[in-house]
Amino acid sequence: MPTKSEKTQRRIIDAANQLFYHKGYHRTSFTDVVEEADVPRGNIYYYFKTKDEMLRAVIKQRLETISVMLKEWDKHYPQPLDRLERFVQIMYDSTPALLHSGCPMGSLNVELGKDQPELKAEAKALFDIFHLWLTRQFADMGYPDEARELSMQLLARGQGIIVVAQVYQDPGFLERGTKEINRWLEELARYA
Amino acid sequence: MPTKSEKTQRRIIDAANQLFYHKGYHRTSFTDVVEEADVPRGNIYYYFKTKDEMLRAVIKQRLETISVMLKEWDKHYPQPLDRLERFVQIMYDSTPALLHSGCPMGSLNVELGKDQPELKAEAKALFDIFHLWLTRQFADMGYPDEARELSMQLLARGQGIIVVAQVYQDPGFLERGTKEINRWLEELARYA
DNA sequence: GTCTATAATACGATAGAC
DNA sequence: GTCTATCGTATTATAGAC
Repeated sequence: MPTKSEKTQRRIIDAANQLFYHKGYHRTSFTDVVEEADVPRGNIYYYFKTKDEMLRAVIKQRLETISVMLKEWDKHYPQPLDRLERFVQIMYDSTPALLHSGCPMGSLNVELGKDQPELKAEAKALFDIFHLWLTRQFADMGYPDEARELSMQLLARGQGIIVVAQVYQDPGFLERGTKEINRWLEELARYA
Repeated sequence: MPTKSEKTQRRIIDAANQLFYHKGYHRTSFTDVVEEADVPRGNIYYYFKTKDEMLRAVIKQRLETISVMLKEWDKHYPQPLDRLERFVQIMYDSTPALLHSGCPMGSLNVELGKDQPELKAEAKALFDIFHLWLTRQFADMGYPDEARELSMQLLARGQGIIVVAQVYQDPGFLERGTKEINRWLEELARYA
């Protein structure tokens, strides 16, 4: 059973996670977080000494969530193609959030990539966990040598579609984009 | 001949333009701008009442620069395919900057798209000017009906490649990506 | 028009009572 | 472990001298 302290910490991380996604890391203040998490003002420093540390905790939590999700997919879908299409599916399922706030891992990396190498290196782990998993799927599909490149291409396609769909507030472009990706994946699977 | 005031204003816009690109809009302070532009502290308020106003001036200047560039391309390249490939070429030519700070228009839209609809609408104009021009090229190439969609696909491809290349600090991915786009464009031109 | 001094606020962070 | 009070700094922005 979680202690009160653990529950409070969890509430802070959840609040920060949402705010970092919907407002961006830099535009989110400690005040925003404590208000959202309903924690007394200076109390937050008991849990996180700095804002950077809070970001690390948020990224760690996201990584754990993603890790669990990928293991679920591995269990439910035996075929690489089905797994890859399941990955594409979350893009389509997340349409409203993506149109509002962009890709959680993409926008964070774009924000921190500008001039904060240390924090960017942390955020990169969000790409790494998908990249590693996608690479394995392409390898299992019959492309062991091209797997890493194909994984990066899939990530790039997703990122690009999300950015343009957000700029033009166009859910249709996101839908057509994901369908086009699926056609590409099916073709790859067929000629493997 | 430009007055001293006009030259100062230009210097402020240039400095803000660079800083917004390399640090991001929110992480750039007025102090950063006045130091970079070598303008006395509070003096900046004579030129720009608010930071938003400064951003609008930066975007306006970028739009004018892009407009001139596109007209140059129209003059130098009579064929739509050559024009489209020239567009792709600036991506490749900008490799070092893109790896450091991402796409100037993409990252700005991602940053402002989170929760600032008014400013995001301003930044969207940077996409619009390219989108309009690209659409015309695809139409002239022989795809009047699909032109808008093809333009968005080209923009999305570029954005995705830049994001992933920046995350992985991989100039090779950017190079291979632009070559792949050119193959796609040449195929489109061939079967038009 | 140009610049200095400074206000007013919000920020991340600390000290210390309970 | 929890919370209040507050610090020092950096922020956007203003007032007013030159």
